Amino acid sequence: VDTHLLRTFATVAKLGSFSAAAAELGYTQAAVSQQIASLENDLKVTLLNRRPVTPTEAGARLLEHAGPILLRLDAARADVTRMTSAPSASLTVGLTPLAGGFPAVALALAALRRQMPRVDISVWVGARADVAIAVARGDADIGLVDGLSAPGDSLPLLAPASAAGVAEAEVFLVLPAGHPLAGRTGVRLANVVDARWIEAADVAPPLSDVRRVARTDGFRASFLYRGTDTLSLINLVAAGQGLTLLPATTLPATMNSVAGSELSAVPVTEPRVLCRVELVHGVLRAGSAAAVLAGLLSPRG
Amino acid sequence: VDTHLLRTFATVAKLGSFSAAAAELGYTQAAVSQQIASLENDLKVTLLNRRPVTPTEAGARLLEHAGPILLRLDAARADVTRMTSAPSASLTVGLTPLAGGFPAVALALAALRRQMPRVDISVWVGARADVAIAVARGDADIGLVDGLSAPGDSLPLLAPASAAGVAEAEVFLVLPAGHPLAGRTGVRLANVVDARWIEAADVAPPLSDVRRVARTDGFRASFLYRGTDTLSLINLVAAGQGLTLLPATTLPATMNSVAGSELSAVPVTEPRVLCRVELVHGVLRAGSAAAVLAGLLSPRG
DNA sequence: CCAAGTTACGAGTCACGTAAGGATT
DNA sequence: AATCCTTACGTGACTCGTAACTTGG
Repeated sequence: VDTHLLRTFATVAKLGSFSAAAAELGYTQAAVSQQIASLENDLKVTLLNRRPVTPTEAGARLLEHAGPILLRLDAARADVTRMTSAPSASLTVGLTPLAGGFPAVALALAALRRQMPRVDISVWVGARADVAIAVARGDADIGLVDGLSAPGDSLPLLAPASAAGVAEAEVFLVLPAGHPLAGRTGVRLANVVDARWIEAADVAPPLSDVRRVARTDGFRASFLYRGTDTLSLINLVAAGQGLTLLPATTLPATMNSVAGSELSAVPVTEPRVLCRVELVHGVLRAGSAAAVLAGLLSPRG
Repeated sequence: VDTHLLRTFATVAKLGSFSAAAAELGYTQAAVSQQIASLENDLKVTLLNRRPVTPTEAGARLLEHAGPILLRLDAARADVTRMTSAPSASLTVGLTPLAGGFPAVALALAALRRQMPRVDISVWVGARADVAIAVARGDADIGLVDGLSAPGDSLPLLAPASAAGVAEAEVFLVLPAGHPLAGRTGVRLANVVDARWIEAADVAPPLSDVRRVARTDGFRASFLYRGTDTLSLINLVAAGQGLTLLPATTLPATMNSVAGSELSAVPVTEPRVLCRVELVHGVLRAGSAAAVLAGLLSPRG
């Protein structure tokens, strides 16, 4: 199993077309055809149905491995390269939408600016997995990812990269002002298992995480929101499309941005759940901007 | 980065010799030299110090990726192959030492023997990671791995394979009969953080797991035991070399095997900790012996 | 009949083995 | 001097592109 055969296979499967994959990879489509044939010949299985191009059962299975393998391959190259390349000059930080709202994060970035004024800092906001992948591949030097967890627990690893806890915040249930629970001083997750939930996996904690933390099968989505804009999400809540969970750190900014007082937030008291921010990074070269930022973010920094 | 370059690199690093790696892989040593040169040239880094052959800093970093990548590559091949190859005929089960002591496991194996008498069952006992790797690579059809966890928590994944909880048992602190805590009706982990501990990572739960569950930095090893024999371990405890943790399921067998009543076991009451057994498997073909065994082991089976 | 994948074939490249050349102990 | 890695070079295999062929909608 050769890597570039895997890469072409993954591309063909993604695009559903030999010719399109050939165009994307800079081959002729004959070459792609030969590569797939060679792979199928090696494994003695048909991986793709042709016309239309669709993964077979075996092909689907292989695809589940192909992504992680290719990612890790890129990560390996990035990791090794980072050890020799220039120490700094610029810094790219990957952020999840909620992570940016944590004071610790904002303060660390400000402190870094003060401490290394000549470094070009650029920040890029994306979904959890995308940030983790970007860091692993070396597209970002450092990432700050938020996620739901029990107190003290670390987040499940999303990509081949190291991670360390950086900050934690209480979690609030966000609901329209008119909701029966609005104004309460606390809410137990068990009481809202069957509410209408908005699945906004790229912004708020994904409902699967909520289920994991609450140990139930509830929290089913009745509304799907794709995108990484927090404000749009809370507008949906205000409009009564459903509920969501947000950390205390993002509430002030969002609550004031909604016309009137149409929103209410109630702390989740049971089980004890926190929104945790973790620093994810590859190799940190001593003295590099990434290392300095990591130092500023570390528990004692 | 081509896979067989990685494989060669990993082999050279493992053996500390170009010629030895060449012998193992069936190349001439000139070829190995060229491959390493090509890899170093591609990454623009020196990966190995020669004479003696030792990974450089960058090489060590690459090595951390090489293992998982090659494993996953094998896993992909095994996974795809398993979908087409013959459904059964024989079954290889990987077991960790403690997992075999669980009644649920023994009963399921017996039931399988009854249900599919013509299948050749072979069992292989090894350390946690080795079992997980064997399953991932297809060397074993199914694995049963034990590990420490909080109630309901699943074990951290050791290899690219699926896992499902199968059984749980109370955890006991095992100590010599003369120990001050002997005969107590329960013990809190916090009270034995600084005891002399035996690190027997291939048999008993590794101390790192204990630290994770207890959330402390204690539980440092004062004695290292390598090997997968439970009896030797408890003999060490009886001889006063240190303490260890074992699930209730393995206690009867071990306690009776020690001359006199030189051993004592006290249940761990706080925090609540369980020894959990998980089934790890790749693809399960319907009707295969592996699938039947998995069914027998499943919570409702 | 057209779009899209496969097969045939030739050319260039690349990787391996043989063999000679250093370097280090 | 012996061991072990590196370099040089020739050959064989492999992979890609061009182009003709086939198949399905």
